[in-house]
Amino acid sequence: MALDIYNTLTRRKEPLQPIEPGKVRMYVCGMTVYDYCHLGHARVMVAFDVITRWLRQTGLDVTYVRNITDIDDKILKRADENGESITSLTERMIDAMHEDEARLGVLPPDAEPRATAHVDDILAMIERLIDNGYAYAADNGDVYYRVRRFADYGKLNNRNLDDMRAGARVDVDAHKEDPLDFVLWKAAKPGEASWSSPWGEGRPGWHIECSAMSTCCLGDTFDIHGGGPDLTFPHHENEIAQSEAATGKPYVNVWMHAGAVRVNQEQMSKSVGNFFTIREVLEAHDAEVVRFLMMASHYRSPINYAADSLEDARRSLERFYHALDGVTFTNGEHDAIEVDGTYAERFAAAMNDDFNTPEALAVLYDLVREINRLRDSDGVRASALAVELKRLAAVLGLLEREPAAFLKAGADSLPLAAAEIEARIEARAEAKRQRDFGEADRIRDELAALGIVLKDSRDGTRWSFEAPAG
RNA sequence: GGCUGGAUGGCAGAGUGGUUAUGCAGCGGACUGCAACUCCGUGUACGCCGGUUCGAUUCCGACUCCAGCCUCCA
Repeated sequence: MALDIYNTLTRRKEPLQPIEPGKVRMYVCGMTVYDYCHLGHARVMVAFDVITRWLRQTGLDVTYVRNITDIDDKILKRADENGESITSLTERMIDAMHEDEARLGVLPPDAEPRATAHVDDILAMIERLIDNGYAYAADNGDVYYRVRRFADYGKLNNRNLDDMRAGARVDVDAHKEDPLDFVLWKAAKPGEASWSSPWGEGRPGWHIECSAMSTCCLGDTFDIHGGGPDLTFPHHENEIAQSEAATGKPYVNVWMHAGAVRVNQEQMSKSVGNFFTIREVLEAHDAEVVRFLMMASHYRSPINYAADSLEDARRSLERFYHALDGVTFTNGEHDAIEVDGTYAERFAAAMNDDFNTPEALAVLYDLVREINRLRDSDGVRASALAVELKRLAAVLGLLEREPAAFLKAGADSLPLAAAEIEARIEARAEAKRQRDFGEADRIRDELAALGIVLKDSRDGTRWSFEAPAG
């Protein structure tokens, strides 16, 4: 079954054709570590996590590289404001990022190259560009890329240089030959962090590090390059210009871009200042719910961040876990039960169609209904279906906890211990046996006021915790 | 102004040249002491105007509106 991926470069879906059969080399632009990650970063991390998981699921050997930008103007500025060293700031933010992604169930990439560890590679690439005539050192110590020299410039974004010039919002810099030329190497001001280079003390420009690190880790040409929606221009366009001019080979076969996260229909971004950090969202919401929310839309579609959508996602997950909670997993007897293969087939077809997670989730909902339908009449078969549900959901990084861990999450903050809750439930059962329904309802209401929701079933009463709305 | 996307039922969100997406909410029913959970049934929605077609929400063109990029941003 072919795996189709939407390629930003060609603006259509194409079957994935790995350069080396059976292997996929993928690079994703990661974080500039001067602040905590926000939901936009989360979207990219989760999207490419699912992409990686699915590629591996289909048997491909994936090498996933996601860089860390740990030297940059914003980092210098923030470190200065904080009165801390650059490495103190970047190490703190890198640790925080790793914490955030772990909580979201994002598996670590295979390599996380840092710009500061690849300055030699960056310098080598700049020298090559100068030798090839694609770059020049200016008299202020900066080195610039000569955009007009690269005939394909604009191919990723379908732009031509003259239109862009007409757009006119480009800074005029007397040191540049052309206003659209961009910096490869930035001369350091006195006292700034810097590295020595043939053009004097300085630091890498933003775009060159990704060209250097991706080439270094994955080769001159690799399969997939991904990133956030706002990186197509200029960042990725410039990467293509740098790498292809330096190596003389095609840089990347497939370009993938995640959709934006919006707030009130406006893109969430650091420059607008309307962003939510992952950690602040996770203070109020379960991490798996946030992950589910991202899965409920296609990775290229914009998603609107709102309290309501998180609440919807929470309810959906609750339904999933509730289905799993109702079945017993008895020592493997369900293994003998054959599960209708169409679930897995439909799931695979959805994922092979440009990682269509909403469609894949629809298959999981079908499994849930079937489990609930059979739970009382054919527990063994329901168990087998539940195993299938867990297996498929695991590819999305979902439903990997014990149902109770999700359904009762947060209950430990209650003034009531679990044993006391069970005692109240038993008291209610006794009242019901006495047909004292007033007392039974009183107990139920009392627990409900705390957020404890009772669910009666043939074989007893289960409960789950829902933090009172607010 | 240039370049990308998008406009689907009350909401969220897939998809398709003619046949049920899915979830939530609503309505009817089953279950229940009553509920919750769950199950069954129920909604012909595809921005607007033309065109192609036996037939278009799905293809083509114009239009309107929305978002993004063109400046650091995932």
